[in-house]
Amino acid sequence: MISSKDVAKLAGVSQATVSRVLNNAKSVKPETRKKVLQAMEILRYQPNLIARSLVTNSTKTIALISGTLKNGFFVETTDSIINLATKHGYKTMVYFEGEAKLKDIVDTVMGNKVDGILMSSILLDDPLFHEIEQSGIPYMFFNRRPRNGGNYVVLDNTMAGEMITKHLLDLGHERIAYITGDPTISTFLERKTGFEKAMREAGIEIDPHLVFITKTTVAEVEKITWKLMNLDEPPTAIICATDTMALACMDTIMSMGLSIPDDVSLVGIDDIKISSHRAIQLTSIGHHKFKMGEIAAENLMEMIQQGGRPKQPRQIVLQPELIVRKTTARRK
Amino acid sequence: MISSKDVAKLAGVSQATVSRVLNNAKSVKPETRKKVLQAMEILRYQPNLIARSLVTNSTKTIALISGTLKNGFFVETTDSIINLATKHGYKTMVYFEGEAKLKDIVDTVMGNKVDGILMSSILLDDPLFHEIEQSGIPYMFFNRRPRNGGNYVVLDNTMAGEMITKHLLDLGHERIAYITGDPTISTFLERKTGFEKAMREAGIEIDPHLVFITKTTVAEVEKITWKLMNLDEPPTAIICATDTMALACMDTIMSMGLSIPDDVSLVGIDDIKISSHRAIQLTSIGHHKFKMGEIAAENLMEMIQQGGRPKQPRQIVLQPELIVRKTTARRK
DNA sequence: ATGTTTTTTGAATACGTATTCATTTGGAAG
DNA sequence: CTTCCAAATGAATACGTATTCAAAAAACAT
Repeated sequence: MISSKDVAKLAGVSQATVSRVLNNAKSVKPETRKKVLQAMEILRYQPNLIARSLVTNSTKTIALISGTLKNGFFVETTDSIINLATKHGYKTMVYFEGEAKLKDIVDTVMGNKVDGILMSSILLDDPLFHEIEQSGIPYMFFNRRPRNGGNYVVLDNTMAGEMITKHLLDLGHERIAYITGDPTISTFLERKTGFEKAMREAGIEIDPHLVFITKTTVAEVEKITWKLMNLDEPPTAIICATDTMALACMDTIMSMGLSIPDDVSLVGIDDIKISSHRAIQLTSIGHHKFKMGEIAAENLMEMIQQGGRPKQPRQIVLQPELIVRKTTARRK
Repeated sequence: MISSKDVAKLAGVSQATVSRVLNNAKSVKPETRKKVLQAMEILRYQPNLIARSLVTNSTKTIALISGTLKNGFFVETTDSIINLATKHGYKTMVYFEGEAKLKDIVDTVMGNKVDGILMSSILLDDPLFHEIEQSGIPYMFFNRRPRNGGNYVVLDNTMAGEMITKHLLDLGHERIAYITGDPTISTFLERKTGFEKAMREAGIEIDPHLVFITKTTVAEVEKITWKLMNLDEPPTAIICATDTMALACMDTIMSMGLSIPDDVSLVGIDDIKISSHRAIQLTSIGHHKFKMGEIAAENLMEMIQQGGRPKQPRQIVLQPELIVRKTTARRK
């Protein structure tokens, strides 16, 4: 490998000078700068960023630890985040939860001295939160958040759950099914809380046989949907905690020969891209003005540029918005 | 930051010994190993992977330079690749084309001494190909390929274009529109070649007014679709070069109040996940047995483990498969 | 006890860069 | 032609680790 030393030798200067032209230091004679640049050209010199990082203690890298791309929501955030990081001149080290223990991922990421961390994969009461907090590395959680404190950007998920439920109640539904993921995740817990609140306020008892806590995979949602629609008294409406789950649910319902919303109303939360497709038209809850991924990334960039953590934690809560499409109808 | 020197001091040994326990060297007395481990524990020592990389000349990192996640195809490959890399203990540095010049990205990636490169973003005649080839870093292209040589995994795109066209011809269509992206990309060029071949063999003249070369954005596809369906004599079938484009096309057609396949047949290529959804049911071309992302990543891992480039280039061509769903029908 | 091998450890060095500090160069002022 | 100052450069060092080589310690045989 060609090093700055090689360049120095060829240009007849010291390695220090090569380093100087590399960093556009002012005090280098135009003449020698030219010599050095020529030598670089000739040797096709590429500075070793690893070595640079070691001495500057900055890697120009952020870590993204995200939920799976099987969930369309994370597709959109991943896309925004990486593009924004690239635009700012940062590299992005990406992990999706599932393949490795989260603790190991976080440790690796820290060992790599990233300049910042963007993370969705945090539980309500997660020991990792303290590890990250204590590390001193700038970070933002997005979509999910720890129970107390921390920097994050999330949807007002309780409100979201409440709004989507009220929409169904307004349409006259009472037998409403609810399919959700792991309640140790803030997103799922809060959305469900919103659902329960709306039902309680409407004075309607929740039928426990209509509430399912499950993995968010297509296979699981399929299974549950099938069970649900084969009940003696099936629900007249189904709420899925995410659009992605709702999509799987819709697929199953249609494959059973039933139609939406005639036989059953269906809603999700997140308002991912495909939900607005003319062939899907899923009623959902979104937050149309801002992209959550960009907000997370931009805030992280600010923190990094300001050289560390903010005095006050950044806690950004986006207001939900009901988007009524074609999968919900008045109860027959 | 805590370094191995600090650990050494606390444990009363030399830094070399700390390094030894870190790497599970055999020749270290159990007793001293324990001392060192305890010191690490107490100081919450995390090895600096940057420093390690500098000396070992291996970063345990691969770079993924991919097409945008707006294309569902790349969502699936990105997911597979990152998960597989993580499983193998590799970090993944991800870039999407668009935000920065590809040449700059490649240079950065090389400066970072990645152990391998996975890249979809390569043109048929791309100077970057030689740069990558000469760098000596193991790499695999996927989905697209350079014109001559290189390691890659692709679909047999010519065959794919041919098969999907024949399917429409078999259904009696003759006025077939074709919407495609940049033909300096092998994927688009080859699929179109396949289309032309099938038409020629069927003895049907291609109407140049029905062929559009365009950007692959939703907005562009929308515009073209709208033009197409407002023609005096609109096509009876449309081929989009990718499923993602077909999805945008479908959306537009439906929003014009037309129905698929009654008013017009529609097909794509790639067979992405959402295409099989009951509400979409897009006829497409896929390669069901293998996931392209995994193949690319697995081959790269092998190259890395074998310590470099293969003697023979790895050129893997997947056989396409027609998947008939509900967006194609016999011409009226 | 002595010599001999084997195991365990430490000192020194390398990796490629940025940076500090001292030295040299060149020019301006006298 | 000196003297002084600023500009330009080089030598040396640090970053945190792995590794080589030599030395010390331990184990073993005689």
